Parts: sequence; structure tokens; C-alpha cells
Amino acid sequence: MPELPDVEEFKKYVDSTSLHKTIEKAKVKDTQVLENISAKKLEKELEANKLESTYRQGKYLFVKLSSGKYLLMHFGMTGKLKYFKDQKQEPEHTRLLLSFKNGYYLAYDNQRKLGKLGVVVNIDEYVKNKNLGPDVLDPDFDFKKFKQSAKGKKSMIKSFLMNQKIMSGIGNIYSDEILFQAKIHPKTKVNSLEENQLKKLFKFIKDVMQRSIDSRADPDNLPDSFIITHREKGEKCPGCGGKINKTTVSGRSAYYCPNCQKN
DNA sequence: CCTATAGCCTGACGGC
DNA sequence: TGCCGTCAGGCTATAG
Repeated sequence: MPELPDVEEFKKYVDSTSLHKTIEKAKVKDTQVLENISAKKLEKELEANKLESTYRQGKYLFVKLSSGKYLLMHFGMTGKLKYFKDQKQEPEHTRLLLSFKNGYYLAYDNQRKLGKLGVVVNIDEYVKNKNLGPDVLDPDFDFKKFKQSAKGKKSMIKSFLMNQKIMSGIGNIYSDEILFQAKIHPKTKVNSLEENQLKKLFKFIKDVMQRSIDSRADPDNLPDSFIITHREKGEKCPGCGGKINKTTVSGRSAYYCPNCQKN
């Protein structure tokens, strides 16, 4: 699930439930999601701290601790958060469980274990080491930078949009939406795009992401004119009424309208 | 340098 | 009912 709008939703979730509460106990329930840290160390870094504030870049969430360090969360395909009081409500695949002094819990749940948890001292350094590109909603990420990054790229536009080293936040679902809105076929080569197509793409990157955040990352709240709500082979295209098609781009399934997205 | 592909994990679903 | 293949909103290491 978690692309930029979803992680933004998680950020707001932490903000509204868990900030400024003391962590009494931290329990790592699965070590496979840990990034360069032992369970014991992570628990120690968390216990007796408060969660002070949250930062998001792309699909990464950083939660500042009173120690000054950050708890790093990445959600992979199936990660989510849950704040609850009754222990019976603990999610099935909880990988990290924080118990606050007020009796509530915050669980990091991740069925497929493709996400990451860690401790980060310096966000900029972490981002640099990961080679993570600018967040697509960052105002500094402007058309000039977008165009520059597209220069000479031979890859297909869908994988380009999803490449977190170039720009961060867009995943499989929202890349389909952006391409649908811009009326560009997912397999189009980046270096074959005209200036006006790049302009359109850039506009819809920002638009689709912002609208999805405004819709609280819930596809049910998105307009019927979006392809996300019709993302299944054979479904009706909200643009022309034709049939949605499915193909594969760099190992991921891409849904598009062959009539509206000719190239 | 670049881009494309297999592999990591678990569970849900559909066909036989 | 049971088994098997396929697929899932991500990322990384490796191959070409």
C-alpha cells in the first residue's frame, strides 16, 4: 500500500496519536525488518524517550526522539501503524510494539516484512547514503530539475517515475494514475517525450499526489475520473469508456487505457 | 555509467 | 477439500 500519500497519512497518524508520550517499553517482535541494528539496541534507543516530531521524505518516515535521534520507518508493501489501548487489538503481524506510559500502544505491523526499521542520527546523511531523490512534493523539486533528471534517460517512463533515486514517493499505483492523467503510455521511453509532455507529467505528479493526500490516501475518496478506481483489466476507462488494459513494466503490473494513452 | 531482472517475504485467490 | 501457481501499492543486489 504505502506510497507517498499513504506514508503522509501515517505521519499524521503518529502526530495525532503518539507525540509527546513517554515510551515505557519497546518490543521488537521480528528482527528481519531491522536495518543495521539489533533488537536490543533499538529497544534501548526507544525506551524512556518521547516521540517529538515527524518528517517524511518519499516513502520514508522519520520520527524524532527526545534523544535527538530518529526512529526510521519504511513500510514496504504491507506496512501500517496502529494505535490502540486494548491488547487484544494488537495487529497480527506486529514487528515493533511501543507501550506508552498512558497505557496505549503503537504497533508497526508488516505482514510481508519488506519494510525497514532503524535508528538514524542525521536525516540528510541517511538520505544521501540511500541516494534518495527529492520528495516529489518538495517545492524545490521544480520543473527545471524534473526535466534535467529526464535528460538522456532511455528507461520506460513508468519505471522512471518509480525510481526513488531520481525522485521519491511515487509507487506502482500512483504512477499509473499520473500517466493516465497525462495521457502517456507507461512504456514510452523517457528520451522520446516532448517538452509539453514533460510539462504535463510534472503537473500531474504534483496534482495526483496532492489530491491523494487530500483524499487521505483512500482511493474511495478519489474522483471517478481517476483510473485508480478502475484499476482492473477489462474495466471501463473513465475517459473514453474503452477497456482498461494490463501490461508489465519492469516487473510490475501497469494498468492503462490503450485508447487514451497512445504514447 | 546505464537499465533490466531475480529475489526477498507472507498470504489471498482462482483453477484444477 | 487440497494443492499449486500467480499475484500483491517496494527495494536491493546482480547481470547484461
